[in-house]
Amino acid sequence: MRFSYQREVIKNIVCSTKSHPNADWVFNEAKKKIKNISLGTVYRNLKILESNGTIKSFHDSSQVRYDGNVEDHHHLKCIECGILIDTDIKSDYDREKIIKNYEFEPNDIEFFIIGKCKKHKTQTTKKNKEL
Amino acid sequence: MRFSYQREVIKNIVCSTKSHPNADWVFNEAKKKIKNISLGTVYRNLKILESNGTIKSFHDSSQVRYDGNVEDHHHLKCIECGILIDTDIKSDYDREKIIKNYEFEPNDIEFFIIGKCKKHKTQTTKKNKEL
DNA sequence: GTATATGCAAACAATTTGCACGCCT
DNA sequence: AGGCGTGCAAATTGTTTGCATATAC
Repeated sequence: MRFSYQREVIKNIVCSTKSHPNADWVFNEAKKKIKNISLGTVYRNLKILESNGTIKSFHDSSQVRYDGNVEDHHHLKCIECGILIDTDIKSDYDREKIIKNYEFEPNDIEFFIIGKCKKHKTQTTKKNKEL
Repeated sequence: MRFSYQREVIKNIVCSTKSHPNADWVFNEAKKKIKNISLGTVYRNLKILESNGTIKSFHDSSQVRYDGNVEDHHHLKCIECGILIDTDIKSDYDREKIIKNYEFEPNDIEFFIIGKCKKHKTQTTKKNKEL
């Protein structure tokens, strides 16, 4: 694989944010460093970096989102604002049961906890308690 | 909500398959019953049925897939063929920790076990053992 | 020098939407 | 009768790709 400054910039952008950006956001950030970078280049390099194992991706609300954190971790997703929050929560499942009952070879898991974030959760303030 | 034959047909299609179909598949099935049904109608009704709670949806490889099984259940996803298999596997996570550490109000979870299905998993036949 | 990576724009795929008409209630 | 639901087609959005040029090695 040949060196490319564009790819280097894209990698640094994805790996230095926890915002789980989509290609367009990465493109806009990249333009700040490389004025004439093209969206196609961003898409191409995100794919390369993913197949590299440098970054990860997942589908969310009709877009692909990228994650520079390739450590095993899961996400909280707010149904109100869509924010994705990294967690160190571990999830347990019965691996042996899957192998045995479904003849399936598990490699990885994708785990999202859907709900409401700090800002959007139902408040349990005095005000509500009074209701 | 007014009755609509189209919606009825669409609901029955989604609720009587375990294939986790996308809109286009549903559209093609629906055409067998209603020759001139339109794709827009299918999309509109899938959304309505989802907001109803009649069906569920999730994003998978740049498409929305629908699931007539609204019971709490999780999926195995084969990286080779993309098949999605329903399971009754329960996953455990520390709900209290999420509420406390992240001030998050969890409602639902989305859980996919990624790996290789029966057909595509690494074989452990005599042949391989001999290698 | 050669082949890979890029910029650009056109092509694609999935989904949404505006509008006039039809059908439930 | 009134308004929600439909069919149709055009519009949008996210992503991919072909091609000529630029650049890493």
